[in-house]
Amino acid sequence: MSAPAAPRPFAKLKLEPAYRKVAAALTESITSGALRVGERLPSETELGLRMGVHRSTVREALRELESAGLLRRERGSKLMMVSRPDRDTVASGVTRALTLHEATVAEVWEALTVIEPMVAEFAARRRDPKSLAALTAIVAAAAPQDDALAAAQAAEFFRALAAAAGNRVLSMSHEPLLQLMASSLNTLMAVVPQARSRIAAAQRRILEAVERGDAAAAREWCGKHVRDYRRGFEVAGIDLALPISSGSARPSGRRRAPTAAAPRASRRSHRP
Amino acid sequence: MSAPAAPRPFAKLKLEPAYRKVAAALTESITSGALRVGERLPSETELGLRMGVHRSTVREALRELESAGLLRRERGSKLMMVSRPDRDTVASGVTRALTLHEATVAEVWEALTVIEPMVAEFAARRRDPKSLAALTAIVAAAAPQDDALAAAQAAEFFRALAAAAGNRVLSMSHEPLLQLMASSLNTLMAVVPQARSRIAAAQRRILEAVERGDAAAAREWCGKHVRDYRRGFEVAGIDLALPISSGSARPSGRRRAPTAAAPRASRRSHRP
DNA sequence: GTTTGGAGTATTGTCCGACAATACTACGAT
DNA sequence: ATCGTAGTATTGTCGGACAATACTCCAAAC
Repeated sequence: MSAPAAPRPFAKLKLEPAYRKVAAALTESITSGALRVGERLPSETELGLRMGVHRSTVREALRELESAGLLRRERGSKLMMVSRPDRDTVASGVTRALTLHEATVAEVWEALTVIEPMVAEFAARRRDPKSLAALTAIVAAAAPQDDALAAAQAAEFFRALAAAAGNRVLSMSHEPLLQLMASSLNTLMAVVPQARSRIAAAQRRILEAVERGDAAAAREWCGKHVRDYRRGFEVAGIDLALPISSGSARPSGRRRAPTAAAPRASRRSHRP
Repeated sequence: MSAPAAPRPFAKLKLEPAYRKVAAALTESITSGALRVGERLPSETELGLRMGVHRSTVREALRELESAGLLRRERGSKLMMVSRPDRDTVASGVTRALTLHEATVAEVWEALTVIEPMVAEFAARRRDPKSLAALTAIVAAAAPQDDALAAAQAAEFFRALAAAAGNRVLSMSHEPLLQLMASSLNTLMAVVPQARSRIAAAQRRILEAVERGDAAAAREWCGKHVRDYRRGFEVAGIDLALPISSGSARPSGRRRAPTAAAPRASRRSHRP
């Protein structure tokens, strides 16, 4: 279309391919607010027409934005619509990156010790009825039989805590940690049965502190709680220096460990 | 290719398009380690041949992985190569998400108060010659004239601190915060000239504490430092409840503010 | 022997066009 | 006003084409 024509004397060197330019332009339109969230994108053909490229090229750009979570399609619709990347999309990207960088269990755990206690403190300070109710519900949902579900519940607790703390940045930041911790937690609970009740107890204590608005207590209990994880890992024989296996971080809970007690840390397994 | 043929009695309902399946398969191959980082991908045509889809379809999938940072092309090469998403790629995704969710200055600042002091503490505890040297170099590079550069230097300091702390999870987690803080910091320094020297002084104190391995002091000074930012924002008239403008978060330092003293907070500007 | 220079091939970027499946729309029948 | 249906628009996928450029490898030059 339009200009495949004359390669003029000193043709401008094309530094980046068209699909990237299209993607950049669309991204810019979204982040700058020219395209508002919820708005529907024109059809691929029309986009191509307007931007002077072929539909296939537009398509490649769309895939890029789609995977970044900037575009989405509402259930059973054809046209794309502008969206903001949701927490899970973003977090799973971070999770993948950390996994590929072979972040260790120790590093993740340490980050949790940094963040979670403060999250609890803020939650205690800013609690409101609604998020308190959510928290209570989660704590009440006593750890189920399935290890994977129990691990998911533990993550859910922290998630709700962050929601109660009312800081979306913290919420977003600690989400990958929760995803990463899930699998380790999974094997932990398989090996250390008493972990379940300890976790439940800790959750109850934290919840109480948050309920009565005792920030210091919430922070302390949460700190203990997270530190207790470490002991759990040691008891379970999970080597803290080993990279985290991001195995089934997704809370969809599809597959589970074949034999309940078979830990599958990535390289060397645990020591006796 | 192959089977466009008979729509058999109970045709399987196709829940997701082929390009997504291809992307998923490739992603899985990478995260599972079947494709190792650094390895080169076969050509698009070959991929299409092997997976039974057309090249265009492969292409769309590739764009997806590429934007996730799982594939990259080394300078001036044609074949794609498997890579792990680097810090900036991942972080800028998070940054965009937080911006679109209109995270407030207060939220970002608060997250910094949570993370940075502990980062300083770990840095003091685990300092090693190399990262100490890096830190020293950054602190020595006294805040330059340009506000944007000064803001970048401040971020760089925290980055180096996290490197010294030797925790890549924390490093990754706080990166978006640094990117987000940069623009606010930019306007802060334009309005509050003395901020520059305060920041420099704080950096020196923190560095000292880290150098002599005084974890508690490092944490305290860093805490003060971050808290001092808040006062700076207030003095500069930056409304903490306003969403952060992720303006030019990129440290590439291309464009700068047209008039040095013109803050461009997204909606209402600052109050007198 | 090592470097230089091509000739030839492989691969990407971009385009064109096609077609089935399906969401959307408008209109007419009930 | 509701419903069904025919027609249109749009996406997903394919086939193929072609220019630009990276890669390969061999032969010529130093």
